Amino acid sequence: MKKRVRIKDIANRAGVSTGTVDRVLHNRGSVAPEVKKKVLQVVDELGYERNRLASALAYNKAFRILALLPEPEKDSYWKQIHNGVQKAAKAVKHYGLLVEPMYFDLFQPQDFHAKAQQLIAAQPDGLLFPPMFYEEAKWLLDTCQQQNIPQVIINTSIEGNHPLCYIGQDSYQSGVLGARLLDFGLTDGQMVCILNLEVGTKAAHHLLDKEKGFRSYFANGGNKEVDILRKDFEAFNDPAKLSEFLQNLTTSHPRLSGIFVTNSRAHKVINCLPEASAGEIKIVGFDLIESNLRYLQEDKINFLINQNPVEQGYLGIINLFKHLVLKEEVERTQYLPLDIIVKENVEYYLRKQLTFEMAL
Amino acid sequence: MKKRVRIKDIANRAGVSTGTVDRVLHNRGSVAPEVKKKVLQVVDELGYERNRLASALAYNKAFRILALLPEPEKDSYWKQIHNGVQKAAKAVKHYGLLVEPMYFDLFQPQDFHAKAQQLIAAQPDGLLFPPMFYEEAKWLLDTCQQQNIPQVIINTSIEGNHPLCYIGQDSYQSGVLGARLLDFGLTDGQMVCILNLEVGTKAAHHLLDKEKGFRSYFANGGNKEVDILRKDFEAFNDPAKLSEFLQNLTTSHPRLSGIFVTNSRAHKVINCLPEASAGEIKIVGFDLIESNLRYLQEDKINFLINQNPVEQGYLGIINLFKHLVLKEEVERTQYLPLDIIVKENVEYYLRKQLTFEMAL
DNA sequence: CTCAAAAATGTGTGCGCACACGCAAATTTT
DNA sequence: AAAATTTGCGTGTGCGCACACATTTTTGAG
Repeated sequence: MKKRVRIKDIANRAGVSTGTVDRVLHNRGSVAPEVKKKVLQVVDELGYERNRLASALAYNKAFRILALLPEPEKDSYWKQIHNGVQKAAKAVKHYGLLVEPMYFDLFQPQDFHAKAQQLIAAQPDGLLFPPMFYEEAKWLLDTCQQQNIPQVIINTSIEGNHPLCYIGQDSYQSGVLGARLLDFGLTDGQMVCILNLEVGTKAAHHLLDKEKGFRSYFANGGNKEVDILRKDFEAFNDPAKLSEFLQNLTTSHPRLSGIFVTNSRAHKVINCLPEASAGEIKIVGFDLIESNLRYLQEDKINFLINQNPVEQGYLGIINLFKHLVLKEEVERTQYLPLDIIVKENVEYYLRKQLTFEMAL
Repeated sequence: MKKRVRIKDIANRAGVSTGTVDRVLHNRGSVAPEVKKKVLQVVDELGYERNRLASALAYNKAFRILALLPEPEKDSYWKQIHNGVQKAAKAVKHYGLLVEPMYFDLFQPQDFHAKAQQLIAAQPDGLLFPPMFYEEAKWLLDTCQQQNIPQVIINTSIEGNHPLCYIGQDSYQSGVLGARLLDFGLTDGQMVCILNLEVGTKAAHHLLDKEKGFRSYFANGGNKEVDILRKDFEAFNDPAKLSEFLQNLTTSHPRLSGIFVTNSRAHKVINCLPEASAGEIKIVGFDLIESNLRYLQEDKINFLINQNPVEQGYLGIINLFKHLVLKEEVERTQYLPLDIIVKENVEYYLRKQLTFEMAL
């Protein structure tokens, strides 16, 4: 049972005072070079590790973190990210991190900008947000950089800036994965469809990345000779139109036996799929939202790919915590695991979304 | 921005001293009933939450946890659990948890018993171990219970005892999952084989549970009409014999198109599978060991099911931490997530595992 | 060589809590 | 009724560290 090494022990051994050791450890200067060297040597010798408890306690400064997120009530995906943020906030509360969420309208760049200005005015010690709108996000990032406010960006990456870290989904790879899963259930000569149920697909970078990934799987030696079709459909909220669309799709492509729904709207496809095709066409979709889960249980959706959004929010805050409080280096880019969900293992992942571990 | 409530604040508001508040909070007695009531009321009123940092710091007592594990160098599975234990140990070190591993010989019950006795003699504050041998484990559990030492058991459950919690794998459900995965890649009328590559399969409870789960999937309306075959083979370390066995299997069952290898030895099957069958027979196996990973990359293994052993060790320690330091309630039974691994998402899971060793 | 400014180092306080100790009032014992 | 307990409560100290401030030593200009 080795007792732990304290600053005091180092001071004794190095023949200096604790104040000097402290200055060395924090690189605060005002220490003679040879003394510094000596202290560092002793630190190394005794294998000193700062007691984070005492450190955080003594530091006694509350960092204020602002999290700028889309309104959670209006979107279940962002609701989950919000949950993760709250969860992390609770876990780090006692370590002097105060997390305050702010909300913007998911569809209003100018609202994002307005909130961003408020946020800067509030002078937080750290910032978490998804750079949804390019111009507005850029402005926010630049301003933060000028003012030396560490930023963690989530969900969407943005070029040419250097936030503290990025935590997000790997869209390309999730496309590859989707292809792999469908492929396993197909036989030679069949056809699959990449289906984008989105308004303005052209602008949605992540959907395009998923398509790229999906195609690359088959291009680089998928197991089967399979034709790939891509369809965009915007009126997905109108069941009649969607049904008509799917009817057309299946009749004009009788060999169609797999659909890769590139976002969380797989349940809408199931709703409107012609009777004849049900069961014949394999479905791979995204996200553990309730309507998808129901169809997963009913064996109508075959696979759901999940990149735990709760974890995304959670990790975002934890990274700020590590940076600000623990003063640790953090990884610049962190992709979330690509979880493959079927009926038989969904329960574990749902539980994970609720009870998250505090792991420091 | 509410500042946090301290014991001092409660003392002020209740018109008593901090010492009294402390006695109330810790139920240490020596407090007049009406005073206690008043204090509790104020605690509630102000929404006091103990500052865990300061609490742990002031508590200043190191709990000693002993973890009795199979020797990690001799088995990559236990090595990973060991890693998880070490990782958790590091995380909770500063909170006054000292974790010391002890090792026993995986195949020697008497060694387990000897170590168990040493361990009891050492009077630890908490205990983590897999109850590998029934009699010996029972003795250890009973003794701990007498001495009020909290125990966390991992990997294997044991009847009729009440440890603090059990953390382990859900064998039955992993069998169901294996069936689901194979099923997706099959067509009607094909045949699948449950393959136990183990010495003394009859005694291996977890293998039998996997079989039960596997069969139950097809019994309860799997998608296809599929025949199920079960084979046990013990000489899996002799490539010639295994090849012969597989050759026989495939020729006598030409419709065989899927093998569910119930443990981590899927790679051995791949090694010895007849040329003609390669690619025709889908393989689902277990565990992210190196030799399996190679074949996963080469598309020879289709799916690996993983129940992260690192997490098992990690959670074991974390639960003791929660119980001893945070004084929180912990869940009695905790199953690990069933992760589905393919080439396209393996990387994320490997990163979680920190290190992996050469396979058996 | 002198003296003030700058650099280097030491000392002291407090973060929030747990717990030992000590003192007074209430209660029991003789 | 005095002595011996017991009960209820307040005070003080220390956990390991960060940081402000006090003190000593060094430096450099005149």
